[in-house]
Amino acid sequence: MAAATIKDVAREARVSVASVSRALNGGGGVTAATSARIHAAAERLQYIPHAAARMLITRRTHTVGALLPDLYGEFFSELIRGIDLAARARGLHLLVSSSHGGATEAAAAVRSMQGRVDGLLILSERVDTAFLRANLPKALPVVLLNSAVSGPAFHVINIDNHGGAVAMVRHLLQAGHRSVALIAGPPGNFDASERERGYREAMARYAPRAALTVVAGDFTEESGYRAGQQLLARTKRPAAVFAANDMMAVGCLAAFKDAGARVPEDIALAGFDDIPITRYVTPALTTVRVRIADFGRLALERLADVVEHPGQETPSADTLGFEIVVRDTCGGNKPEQNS
Amino acid sequence: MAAATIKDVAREARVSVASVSRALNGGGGVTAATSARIHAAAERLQYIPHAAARMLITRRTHTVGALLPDLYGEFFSELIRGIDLAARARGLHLLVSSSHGGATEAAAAVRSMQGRVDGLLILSERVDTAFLRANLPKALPVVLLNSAVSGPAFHVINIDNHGGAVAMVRHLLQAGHRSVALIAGPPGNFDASERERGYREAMARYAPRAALTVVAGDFTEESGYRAGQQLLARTKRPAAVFAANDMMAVGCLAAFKDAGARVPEDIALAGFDDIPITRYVTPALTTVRVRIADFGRLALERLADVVEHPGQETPSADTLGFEIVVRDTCGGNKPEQNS
DNA sequence: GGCGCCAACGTAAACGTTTTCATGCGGACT
DNA sequence: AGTCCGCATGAAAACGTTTACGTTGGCGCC
Repeated sequence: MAAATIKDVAREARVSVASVSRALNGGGGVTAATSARIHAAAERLQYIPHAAARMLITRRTHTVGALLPDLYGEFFSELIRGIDLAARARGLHLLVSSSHGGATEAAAAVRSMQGRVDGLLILSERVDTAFLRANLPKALPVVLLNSAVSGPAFHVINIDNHGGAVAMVRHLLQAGHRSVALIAGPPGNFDASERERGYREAMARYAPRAALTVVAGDFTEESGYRAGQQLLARTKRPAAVFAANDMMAVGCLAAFKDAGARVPEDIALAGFDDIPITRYVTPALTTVRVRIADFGRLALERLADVVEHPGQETPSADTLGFEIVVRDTCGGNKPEQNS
Repeated sequence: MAAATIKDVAREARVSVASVSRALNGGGGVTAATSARIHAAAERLQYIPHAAARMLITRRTHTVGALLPDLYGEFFSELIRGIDLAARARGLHLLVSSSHGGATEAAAAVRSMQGRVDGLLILSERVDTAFLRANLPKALPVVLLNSAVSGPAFHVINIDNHGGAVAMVRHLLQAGHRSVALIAGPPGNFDASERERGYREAMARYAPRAALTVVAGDFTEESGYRAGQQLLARTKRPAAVFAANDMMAVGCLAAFKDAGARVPEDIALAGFDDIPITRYVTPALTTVRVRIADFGRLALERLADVVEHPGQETPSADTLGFEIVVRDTCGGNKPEQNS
């Protein structure tokens, strides 16, 4: 016995399919009596409208797609959680697709989502304006997450990498540390370069005479460890270290411990992201928190708005707030807030 | 200019729509020459088949759904990653839906996925056989993850909670600890009860004369902290503590530290899950690892098989392997392996 | 040279909806 | 009492694809 169709319901309720559709969807144009009869029949037959047929005629899928570079780690877990929560609240389905290394792969993913989604959330290093223009049907609403493409062409929502970095460096300086070194992220990475820009700007503004120290890193724990060793080996040790993300800060902390340097007495340390681990290392890591779930939620809501009112909204660039969360690795005790 | 349809391609290539369909999908029944002409035309028009229309006629969505209770934490991050990887490898899309507290909510989720997916991955405390029979169209392939429903009615894949617990308790005993206490998980939770069953069985088998000590917990860090305090307050302290999950072990470790008890010298400790944090607490936590990404991958592959060959496979119950990962909280040094 | 067969291709039905348009009917207003 | 309007309802088209079936043409074989 195959699933019941709208025709079955119509027959059962002794009306036409049109009336069934009206009674179940629109609401208008049907007597209360017939509507009740139709609902009863639908209930009896366990009728569930065929999604594909509806999509075909309606041109709406009630689904949004999320294109992500990878799903590794707490960041994406939280991001998806936020997106999913918001989608659920709006009655939207969520189609996820990850692991888009190259541009070709991403292009294939976009193509394969064609017609299955009403809009797209894209978080990827690789996509730029040219790519989007080439691969996106221009009718498809898109919101870019944490993307370097700024122009007025697309909706963008970014984490406040720059602001967070400025605030953290300022916090370290105000805590009394004369010099602050940076462990940078991978070259070419948007988050990394924005955080480095924030570091440089804050140093120039709040400690114009201090030397700039930047050692390389790639966001991994190992690179943080190596960076920590390098920093200790220098003749002029910095008073504080700002790692461009928490994983590197954790690695750096291990290097300091192994070398017998006390944190924060001998050298202060701070990270970026506020991943859960930061609370459990000893001493607990000072870092800048971004509410990732909110990030996802915001992105989905913006996308949903664009889907509802196509072309009305002028592309906007939002930036998500952050907080400096002071724990035990930074020495000072001046909490700071920003949102 | 709307998206190109198959008719546009047919006109462009001066053939019928049927030939276009054959050339692009099946392969058979078309001359090489015409096929080339069709492909060229499709390329020129940037033709992408309308997914919904295809679903409607084909009755295949090339999409699987994943019903999850929540998306919080590293566990689900990894699970989704594994599922997504396998889905991508099979050319399937992934529709996720989380936050299903109650049964009604889960039922609604199942209904709303109706017709959008070829099969369903379900991980939920609340669903039992009765629920599934009531809410699932019996044609829809389903694979249950970590579920208590055993019967021969559904495909099930479980983590080896029982085996892992047995192995860990045995490991603690073999490391020389006379007594092992358990910090239990929330009552009614499947994982929790299986792990407790493993604890009791291992104690009965390997330390039949030792007293059983079970204190309550609910998988949260706080409950682990409280349990740790309770255990220290006892007149007869256990030599080792097995927490039913890592978060509780971490909380318990904090309680021991705060009370001045040395780990593992004064009291040994072990967890379950191998979440990333376990590597970063001091001392690093001994635990039992389950490869969650593999878990997801396996589940999806089984589901894909069922989708391909409907009704052929007899419902199977698989169990995923585990490893004891020995770190610094358990005192002994006898690694053990099992898969 | 006629017959039949096979491959290539076209025609049209079908999938399950939504929606536009037509139809009929009752009641209110002139 | 006749006309008109509005409202509930039904018939049918449309969405874009796949596929069963029919048609054509060419070629081999007798």
